[in-house]
Amino acid sequence: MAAVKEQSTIQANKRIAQAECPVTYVMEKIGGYWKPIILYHLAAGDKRYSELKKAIPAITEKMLIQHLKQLEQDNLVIREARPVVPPYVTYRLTAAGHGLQPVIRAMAEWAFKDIKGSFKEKATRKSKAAIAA
Amino acid sequence: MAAVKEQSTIQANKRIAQAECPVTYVMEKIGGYWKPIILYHLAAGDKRYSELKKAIPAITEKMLIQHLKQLEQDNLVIREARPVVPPYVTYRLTAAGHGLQPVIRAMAEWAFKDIKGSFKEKATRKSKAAIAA
DNA sequence: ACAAGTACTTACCCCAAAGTATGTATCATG
DNA sequence: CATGATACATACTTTGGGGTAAGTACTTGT
Repeated sequence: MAAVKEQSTIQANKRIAQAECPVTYVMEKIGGYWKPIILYHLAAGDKRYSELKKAIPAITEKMLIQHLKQLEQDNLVIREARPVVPPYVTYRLTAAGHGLQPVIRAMAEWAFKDIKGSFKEKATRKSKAAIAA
Repeated sequence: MAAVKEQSTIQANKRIAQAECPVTYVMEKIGGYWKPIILYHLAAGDKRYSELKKAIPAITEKMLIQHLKQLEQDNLVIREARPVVPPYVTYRLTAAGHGLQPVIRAMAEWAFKDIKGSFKEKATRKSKAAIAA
């Protein structure tokens, strides 16, 4: 503790959290809003920049390219540009990117269970459940 | 596409992402810096507020309580307060909270592999496995 | 009477992520 | 020669998560 407050405590805390918490480490890499979505679409197969844009209409170009760059830096996707007349750029997952699939799947399973309410009133055996809405 | 810009596009995008992406759904619940860490500590057993504080020295009280409240609202932890002289409040995981452990574990495994560099140039060499949810 | 401990609450600030908008390079086509 | 398509880049603004600091309510110990 003490947290001397030199500057940018938030960044310092990030390092700490990342160092001691593998979950935070993962979050740093796929924690953006769009990252998992991009990953999801790329998991289904290689895609061009414009294909991703079409697949995720709500994302802005800035966000798309920004996250793609980050994913590339984090070694999760590979960018392949062909020096042709109209640019032709393809993105695909790396081994690390594919390695995230069990994580994604575990998340998805939990999410579906939680949405279905499979966890509600099960196993807690003695829950007053004071949900204040 | 048009994105009429009525108000707070970021929140609107969140809903969209959450609705179509289970991963984002999970992120919304355990995506804070401290959430996974708190969850991790609670996974090891029930803890009092002060015990959590001691277990995670770098966290501020505001963040701790704030995240605990959110986790409670999201039905991941249960708060039990005993109306005794010095307050005695215990936090423990719900069934849903415990249900996250496979997710956490999958993340941790990936993180360790990634940190070790197991994905670098190794390639899973035979990963078709395109899960389409 | 006052400090100390527990479990919070609240007001205020800062920064980085997310969003908006516009510009760039290249060539093909009308 | 202006428009459209592709794949970006970049300046600027907003928003909300996270951080700092201080206060509250209650009681026990000295």
